[in-house]
Amino acid sequence: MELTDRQKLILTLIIHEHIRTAQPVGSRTIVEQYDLSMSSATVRNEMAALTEYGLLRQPHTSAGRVPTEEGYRFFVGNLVQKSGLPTTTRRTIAHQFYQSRQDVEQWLRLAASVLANQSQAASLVTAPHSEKTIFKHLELIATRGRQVLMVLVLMGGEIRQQFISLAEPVSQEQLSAIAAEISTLCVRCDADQMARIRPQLDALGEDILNVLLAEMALTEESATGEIYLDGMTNVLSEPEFAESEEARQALHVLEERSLLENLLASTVMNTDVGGIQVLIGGEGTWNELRQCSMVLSRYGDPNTLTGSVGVLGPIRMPYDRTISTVRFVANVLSDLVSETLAV
Amino acid sequence: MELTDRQKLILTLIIHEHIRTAQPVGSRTIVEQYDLSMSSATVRNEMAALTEYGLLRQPHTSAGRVPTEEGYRFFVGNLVQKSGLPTTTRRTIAHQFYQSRQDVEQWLRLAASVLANQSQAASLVTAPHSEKTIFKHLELIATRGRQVLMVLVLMGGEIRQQFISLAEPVSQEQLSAIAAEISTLCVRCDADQMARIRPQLDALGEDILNVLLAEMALTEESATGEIYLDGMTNVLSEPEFAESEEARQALHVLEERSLLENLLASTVMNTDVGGIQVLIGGEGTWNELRQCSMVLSRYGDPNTLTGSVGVLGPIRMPYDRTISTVRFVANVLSDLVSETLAV
DNA sequence: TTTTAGCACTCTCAATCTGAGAGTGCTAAA
DNA sequence: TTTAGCACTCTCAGATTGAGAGTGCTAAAA
Repeated sequence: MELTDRQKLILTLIIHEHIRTAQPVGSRTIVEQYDLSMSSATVRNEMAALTEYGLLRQPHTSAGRVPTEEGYRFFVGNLVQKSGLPTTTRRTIAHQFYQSRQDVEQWLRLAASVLANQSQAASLVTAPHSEKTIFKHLELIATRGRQVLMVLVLMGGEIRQQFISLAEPVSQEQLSAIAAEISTLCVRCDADQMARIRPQLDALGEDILNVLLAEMALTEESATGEIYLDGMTNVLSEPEFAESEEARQALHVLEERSLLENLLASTVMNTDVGGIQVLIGGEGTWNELRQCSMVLSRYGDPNTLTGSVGVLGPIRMPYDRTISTVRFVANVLSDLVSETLAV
Repeated sequence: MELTDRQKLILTLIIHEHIRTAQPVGSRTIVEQYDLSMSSATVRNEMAALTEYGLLRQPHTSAGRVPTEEGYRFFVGNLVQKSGLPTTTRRTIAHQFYQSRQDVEQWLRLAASVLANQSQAASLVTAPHSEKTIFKHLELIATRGRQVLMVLVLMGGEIRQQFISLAEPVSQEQLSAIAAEISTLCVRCDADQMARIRPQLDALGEDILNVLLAEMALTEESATGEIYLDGMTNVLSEPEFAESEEARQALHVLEERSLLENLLASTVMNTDVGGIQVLIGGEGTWNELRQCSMVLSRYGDPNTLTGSVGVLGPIRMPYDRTISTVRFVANVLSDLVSETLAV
């Protein structure tokens, strides 16, 4: 399938017009709308060809054309020009990060918010997460009776906390001593290396080490860090989701963490950092996403800490702009990670 | 307005039937459905009276009756019997908490999930938060160059983290020393008391103290802890939200944190721990909630740590069951807080 | 060979009309 | 005080219609 330049032009115009109006696009409309120097009949002939190729489709005999998923895919793959975001927009976004609090959580929240607002769709951001969890620091804090709060800091700034119920009460001094001991023994160790210090610990220390290792294993198991969502309600404004049943399916993917983690694990996680992945209409695999598209990217430091950012919206999505936005936000986050978190 | 027992019965039946079917309820329907020993004409007379009182309303002349918001309010205030959850349900829920990880975040997430599933509505849970922030422990961790990760543990297990950019690089040993010094000097201090140790610190220590105090002030300012949401998509299944525009308004309240915090601050936060607050149709105050109701409660330890739990659903909500569920979950969380977090 | 004007044809959509059905309020009798 | 009976009202689903939009095809023009 080799398209002529004119066919590419017409496909592009139809997609633009359809994104703008959410309506089927007729031959006359685009001739008038875009001042084409050809007649509507010519356009009709080209449209017939594009329909033949499976890039357009007619909802019914006497309606205009609508891009098929294949049509969008061709558009994203071949016709989208990598425009980049307007400078003013970049400035606005950068400024927001600049004056936000110096706190990973805030950054991620902000990233989600920026994505949602810029793309008027639902957005998701996962916290930076490393495939291999490396110990950095342990803190034990006596709370009530035999309850101890364990705070575990991992390389890359991930913090995990958990309660431990001890067999008998232990003083804060004693706890601090153990925490300090484990902390110095294990700096920059992974779970396997840490397991080897067991002989050097007393009974209490061993109990704590066990919980610690379990927690690290759990962290390592999960494919992504914490997930931040925003702009779910934006999706509800789109005409294709006027029937809320359609919207329910789409948003369910974001709400059901396990589903979302699977999705991310098998898509973005295979992409290079900085690369963009576009899923159109679920790509035949993700049934819940039949009505929507996602634009995803990976940010961070390829070998150590990475996370995902992305946007979920209707298939009829302004891909060029959305892709630019996702790419830009991913870059901003990459910079922040390498400035503050990198090992 | 004093209702006869028969009027109360009929109001109750109409509400039950309407909750079940989401349709206006006719006089014949409830006579047949509930085997009433009176004729439909009698019921009609009573319905006319209840309509007069403003507890019922007719969508149009020849339709059945629908409860008004006032009707629901009367029902919730006077007719709901405090049934409590079935024992098996209680067991199931308790079991889920029992076998979850020992981690506040997990508990809260689970609480939100349980609420959402049990009530088939959207749920929200805020992390326990105290009006007065009390220092417990400080940790400083060197990351990259002049960047330092500050981890602040507050009484009650709240953890705040933030990056600090120092003027010049400082070794981990030095950082640990300062952290230990501040930690021992300030245990159980509030921000005011902490400010007084400033003279005992060197320049670096002062810088850190400043960030620390700013962070504590910020925490104290915010009315609630972290917010966990779940079941947003449940709301989309309800027939009153079939038009997604209606749903958008409702869910927007949950998504827009500042809105939600305001709402919580001016409702549940004035309730006693263990008390239940029911907002029906926005109560004239909350415009965005005109189409929905919320059932809210407060959990925790009244004098120190409290958080909110609640459910958002359509006005046509099974209040008795929802109230029981919210109350039960609030109690479970209160127990967990007092067992592990209380001061 | 390619493009275009012209035209018959198809299909949707909004507007209008219709009758069935559900539910009411009123009245008069039980 | 309750109830049977009945006229009346209003909605809702289905059928019908005409206008409008858009197409595909054909034959003429470039």
